[in-house]
Amino acid sequence: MKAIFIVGPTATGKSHLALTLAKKFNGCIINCDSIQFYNKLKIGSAAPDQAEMNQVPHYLYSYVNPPQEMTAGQFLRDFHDLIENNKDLKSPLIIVGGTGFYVQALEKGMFNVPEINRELKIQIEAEIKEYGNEKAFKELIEFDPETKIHINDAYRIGRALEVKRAFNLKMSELKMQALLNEDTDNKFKLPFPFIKIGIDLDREILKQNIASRTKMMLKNGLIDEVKSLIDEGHADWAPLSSVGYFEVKEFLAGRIDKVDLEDQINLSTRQLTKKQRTWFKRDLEISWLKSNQTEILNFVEEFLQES
RNA sequence: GGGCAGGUGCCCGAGUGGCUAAAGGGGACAGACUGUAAAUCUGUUGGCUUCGGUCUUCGAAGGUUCGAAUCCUUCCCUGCCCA
Repeated sequence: MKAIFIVGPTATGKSHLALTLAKKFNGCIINCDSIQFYNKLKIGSAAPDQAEMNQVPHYLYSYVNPPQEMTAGQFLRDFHDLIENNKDLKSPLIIVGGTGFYVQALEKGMFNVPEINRELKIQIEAEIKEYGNEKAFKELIEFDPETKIHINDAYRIGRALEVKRAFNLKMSELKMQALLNEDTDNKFKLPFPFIKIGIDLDREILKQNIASRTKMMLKNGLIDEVKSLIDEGHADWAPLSSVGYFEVKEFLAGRIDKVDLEDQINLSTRQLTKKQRTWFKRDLEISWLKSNQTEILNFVEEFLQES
């Protein structure tokens, strides 16, 4: 078994490339996009359509339903379950997605943190909300003076406090343990050879792609997709605060004018691609290839021929 | 032609004599990131600098003042109202 990661900013044609490669090399496609997991978020996440899914086996797409929320850890478990138990999986696995954190999880594994009970999470969240970051941060910094978490980063402070209160462990300790004792998390690392291909476009072209993609999403019923989720009572579902969905929610709540909706989505999408670049830029093992078909095909072919 | 409001850095916008290279927001750029990650958070954002400074900047030109984005004069432009 071999794997090919296809990563990079959104709207660069990664999914299309994945399809081409999977057909050409008789492989299958695995999702590594944090929104395309969700069953009811197809339009706004630009998930592959049925026609595309029929051409090549696609895994880990559209399988999570509200109010269930995905986590990197759960995704990693789902992925391992898939590669260990699904005998139909065909090599190469083409792993596509723009979510750097999830790509990292599949590739390098995650140090294991046992499940933290819901009450504690809710309680900490409420405490931070009520007493502010400072109090929570104080608790954190006294426990873990080395922490690099910023006082304003309420989400990370909360998570670190969960781990502290539940297990009396520091995030930095866990990280260090994982680094020193490779065995503990080795089992989650991707257990076969792989390459990472990065796809990016000139910013001006990408801007145009984003614009036409947004237009298409709106035309295809993005607003209705959101509306029906809200009608079903999922307005607070976390993934609805992602790019596109958030703006539509704002529009439905009357906080964005219809005329501004499209521009807002375009803007947020561009800002997303910026962050995706920042993430992937630091991974020096990614081979950045222009969407030049032959170049990519040769590169992949060479990799697949290595024993 | 008359009245009123206004012209501020990439944009919006605060400032109405010194503490102002000028609040705040947006955008842009750069960055962090192990269970929300399309989330969350951080830094920078006039030029030069030996980092102590220094030069240019708030529609334009003049003027008052030790000192002006802030006061005065004229001019140009924008919006609304009256002719």
